Amino acid sequence: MLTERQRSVLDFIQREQREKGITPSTREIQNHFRFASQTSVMQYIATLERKGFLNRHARKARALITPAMKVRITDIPIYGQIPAGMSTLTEQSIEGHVSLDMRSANVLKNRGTFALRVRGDSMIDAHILDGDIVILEDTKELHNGDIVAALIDGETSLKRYVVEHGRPYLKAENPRYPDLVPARELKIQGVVVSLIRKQERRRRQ
Amino acid sequence: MLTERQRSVLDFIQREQREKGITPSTREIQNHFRFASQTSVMQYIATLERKGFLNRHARKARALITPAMKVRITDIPIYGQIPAGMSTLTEQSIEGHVSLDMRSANVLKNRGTFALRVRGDSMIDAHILDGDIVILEDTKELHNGDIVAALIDGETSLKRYVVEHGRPYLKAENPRYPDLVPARELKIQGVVVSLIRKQERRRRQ
DNA sequence: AAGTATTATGTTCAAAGGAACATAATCACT
DNA sequence: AGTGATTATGTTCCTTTGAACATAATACTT
Repeated sequence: MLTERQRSVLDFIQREQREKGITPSTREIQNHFRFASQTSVMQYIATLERKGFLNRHARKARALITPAMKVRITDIPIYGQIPAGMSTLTEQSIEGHVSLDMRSANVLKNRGTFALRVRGDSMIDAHILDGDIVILEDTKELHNGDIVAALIDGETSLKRYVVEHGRPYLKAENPRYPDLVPARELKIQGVVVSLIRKQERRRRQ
Repeated sequence: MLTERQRSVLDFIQREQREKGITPSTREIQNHFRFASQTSVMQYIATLERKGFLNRHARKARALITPAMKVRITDIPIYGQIPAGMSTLTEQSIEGHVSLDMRSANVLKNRGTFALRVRGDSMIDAHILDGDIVILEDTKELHNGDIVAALIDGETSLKRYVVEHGRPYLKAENPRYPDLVPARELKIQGVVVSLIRKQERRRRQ
């Protein structure tokens, strides 16, 4: 699809975007490849655009857009512990951020998405482990079987939301943990939509 | 830290970066806020830079860098099936991409990182499920207990790499699957460093 | 009332940067 | 030998864009 030279120009553009944060100008590309003429760059850009590897805003400076930038990345805050209330998602309690594309994060909207670091093994039978990052959405729609973050005794806890005989309760996915049956005044903070795990690797053994 | 007006300027810059793919020029910012003078924008930018909310390349066009862009996002290709050989990671077999920040992805380098969609439940006891995306690194260092993608009978398969009595073998994390004992000529394609799961949610019940 | 940060205007300048045109060498393929 | 795509040069033009300077109205604090 692309010639070797065309590929290297595209690579350079993307590398600069990643490393410097800005798109190179045509003259910067020219200098990097030691072209005697800037027109060479214009031709490469035109070709890359024609072949669909590049988009651009005509007549604007540094306005090349590569597919890598097109994916909508969302920035999800990770909370150590969500303070009671949930309306007060203060910046203070943010432990970090995950940035990933919306499709992989399984989120649709930008608002009301947050993440928690899982503590303990109460959801181990749902294959959610201690240390996992779960991404949650603050949604109204709650379905039977959803895994939710709920506020119980002032602490945020991950449980499965189950409706049986018309009555909802919160179920831990570990036989060693009790269910929370009369789930009155449920403070559901969010529904788990996806999960990120850093795989442990033992060094030397 | 920031005044309301300063915040809204920063928000506008970041929103444009996300939605259009390019940083707005000072005059574009000016028009958006209906400033009669472009100098107002220059003052906001200077303030935002002084307060550390913005970086910029002086005297370059559209060269504002916001913290949101600073996180190193890596673009990881997802392969449906890795073709035998591994040296031929052709674009054809790419099923999609995951984009996430390198820290969350648990990767250090940019090269030799790829992802696979997990098929089957042979790793269920390691809490890796059918449909999960596993991110792998093509590394030389292989430790006892690592979960690896290996080429077995022309198919890529996820197994745990175990060394017992000095002999390595590949172990499935599901009693219903056999271990692959005499692991001679092991074609290890990569080591699992992280995992992304889209949580299933049943609609209506 | 004085001092200072913030927000705003009006104007001018020079550099940065995209675009176009004519021309030509090289290579692959027929 | 002829055709076309790719790669390359040299030059010119003009818009875009960042930067600077002088000035001033608010707003907040002391």
